[in-house]
Amino acid sequence: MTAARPRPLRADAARNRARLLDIATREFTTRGLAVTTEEIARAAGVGVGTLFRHFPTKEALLEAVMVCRLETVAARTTQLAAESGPADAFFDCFRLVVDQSAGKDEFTRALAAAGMDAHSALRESSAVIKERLTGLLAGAQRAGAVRPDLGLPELIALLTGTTKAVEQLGADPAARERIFEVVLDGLRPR
Amino acid sequence: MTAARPRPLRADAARNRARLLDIATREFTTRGLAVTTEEIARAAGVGVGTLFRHFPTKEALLEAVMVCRLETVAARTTQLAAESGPADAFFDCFRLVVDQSAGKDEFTRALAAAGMDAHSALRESSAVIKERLTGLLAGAQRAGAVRPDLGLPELIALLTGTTKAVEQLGADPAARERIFEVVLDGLRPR
Amino acid sequence: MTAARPRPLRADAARNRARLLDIATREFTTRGLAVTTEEIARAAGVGVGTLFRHFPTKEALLEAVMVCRLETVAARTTQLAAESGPADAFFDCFRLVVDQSAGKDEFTRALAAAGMDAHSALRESSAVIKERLTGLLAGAQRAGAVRPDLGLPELIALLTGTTKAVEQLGADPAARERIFEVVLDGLRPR
Amino acid sequence: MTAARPRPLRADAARNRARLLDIATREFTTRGLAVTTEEIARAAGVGVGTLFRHFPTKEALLEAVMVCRLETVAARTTQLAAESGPADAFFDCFRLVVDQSAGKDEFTRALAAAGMDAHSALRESSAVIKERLTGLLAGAQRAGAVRPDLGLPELIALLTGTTKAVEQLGADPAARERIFEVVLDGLRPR
DNA sequence: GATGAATGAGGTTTCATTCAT
DNA sequence: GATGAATGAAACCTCATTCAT
Repeated sequence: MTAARPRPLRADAARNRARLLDIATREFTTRGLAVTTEEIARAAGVGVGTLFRHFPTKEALLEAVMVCRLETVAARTTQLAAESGPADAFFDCFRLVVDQSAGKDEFTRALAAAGMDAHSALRESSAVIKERLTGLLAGAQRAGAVRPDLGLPELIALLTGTTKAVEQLGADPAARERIFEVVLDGLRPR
Repeated sequence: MTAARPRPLRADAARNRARLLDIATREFTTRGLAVTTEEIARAAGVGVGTLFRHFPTKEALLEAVMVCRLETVAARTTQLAAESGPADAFFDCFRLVVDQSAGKDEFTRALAAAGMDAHSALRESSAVIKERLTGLLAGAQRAGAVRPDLGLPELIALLTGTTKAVEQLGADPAARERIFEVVLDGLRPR
Repeated sequence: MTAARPRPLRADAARNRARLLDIATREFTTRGLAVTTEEIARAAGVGVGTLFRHFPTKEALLEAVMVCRLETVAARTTQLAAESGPADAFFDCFRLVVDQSAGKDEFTRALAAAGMDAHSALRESSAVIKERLTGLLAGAQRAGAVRPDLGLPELIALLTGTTKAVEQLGADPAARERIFEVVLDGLRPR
Repeated sequence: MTAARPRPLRADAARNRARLLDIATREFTTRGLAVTTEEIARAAGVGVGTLFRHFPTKEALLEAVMVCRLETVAARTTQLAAESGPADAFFDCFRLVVDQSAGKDEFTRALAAAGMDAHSALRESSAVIKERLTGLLAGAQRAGAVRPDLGLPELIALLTGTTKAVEQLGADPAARERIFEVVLDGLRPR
């Protein structure tokens, strides 16, 4: 009658799960949602059956990938906030979120189509990030590094938009850098 | 002097084609590339066969949708370029493209496709837009209104990204204006 | 209440019908049953609608093609029987039938699959041919030009088999001639 | 020294593969190439997916059927060639091939394909048969038992044609024997 | 637990046939 | 009568998911 608690996995099972998550992240982001479960399993060096034992659904795998990425971002965000001054922390965090968000757009739509606005696990992780972003934004604004009239919604929209811009630009690092310069410059007070 | 017209096309056939293009635009836009041809046909009130008579492939339909959009933007862009001074023309055009694209997620893909290599039919339409944008960008840069190191690919990426940002923000006009301020500000030389 | 009697067609309609039959014969024999009705119509220079006005069904068209060919064979057979001596008439007829039978195999199966052993119109034409063959065979045997133990069924089987052999040989006329030599030689009394 | 074995294949999978090949042979043979993959799968008692797992394409299935047949004939041909003198070996082999093929219309297509250019997998099997037949034919011609002007293509065509003739004749053994007499007689030098 | 063969609903595309123009 | 656009059943093939080994 206790709440479902994930059993501690056997060592090899845990290794498989981690590996699947890793490979799935790579495949989803580089090749889109069209990758088949079979391909992901093969790339991870396991059978499809194993994939489905760990993630009951392709959608569940996708969700796990997103949660994992959000958690990483959340952790690094927290870390960044602690390590640098308010301005640097904010701008570094902006870049970090953009870099970690490739493909998120498509993923979100897929999850939405599957029926929920956002799964509970996703909610939790993104709530942490939002909280962190709120703090960083306020700090940077107090430090005079960011225009004071900008709210969290606009910040998130700008993060999403910048991600989109960077995504479609492809692999030219100089051009990519110029995108960041434009947006980060625009964020500063006039 | 008239454009090459592949065939005269009967009145009802033309109506069906237009309707299919309309519906396909809406469906692709709101539900992504996963919509089935059957659904598009049903929504347009025709049989699948009719869809495939007009567009021999699902991909061809998508392409037609994108071309159609690009042509609209191309026309309005040309108009704007003729009406104002270089700086105003550039900034007005930036807003125009974003406004025309807002609420139409899939259109950003079209813009994205215009930035990458694309199908031959797309080439033509996107070439017109690129030409126009190139001219506007160069004019604005000559006038000292835009940072000189910005290239066309970055401009397109920023248009796409800003569209995305505005789109996700919803209906708050003040917040929306702040997004524009950030990006347009960032575009100015430091 | 009179039996259905094909009305005399208007001049252009008759021309269309004849042309369709011609083209269909060529297309079916050179490209198999997979040719589409659309292609046949286009090759004949008419719309599909016209094809279906003349032949209510693809199968009906196929049947008409076969009847037409059988009638030609029947006519030429009759002619041959009247013009030459018994031996020549028989051997010439053998070649004639083989030459006119390309693709018949596949056609017959298609008609069979469509539900009848052989349509009445086909029955009639092939009955005429059989009758003619019976006469020619008997004549040639009386003249000592063909082994006397051969019956009509074997003759027909040999015609079918030789057709098959010639068909698969392709376009080498010398090899084709050798096939005929083998079979016709084998038909002579030892 | 064992032949290249692509994969060991589980017991039940092998059974399914064999069963599919069997059923497909029967269906193609009796009903032509028009049978649907769905029907073949149903007749074999498996889902379509299974069919396509074993044979990635309908065409691949047909090819496998033909290869299978050709291999059987190749084996028996080799055996016969080793057992008798040149003339007997040749004529026995002719009868053997025809007997093995009788009642199996689609097999004649395989032989036909062997005479024409075919897919790579077919090449191998048909190469063995061709080699064997070439040897038998040359031997019989050297021994003066077969007309010297006959080439391999004509021989194959005659095998195909004789198969067809015998097949269409039905079950009268005397008539069948007469077909053989005609063809084999015709093969002897004049 | 792991594997990969089996499943079958569902997707794209073709084509014989109908019917408005 | 002629035309060709429209129709939709049906074909081939894919892939998320299940289950025997």
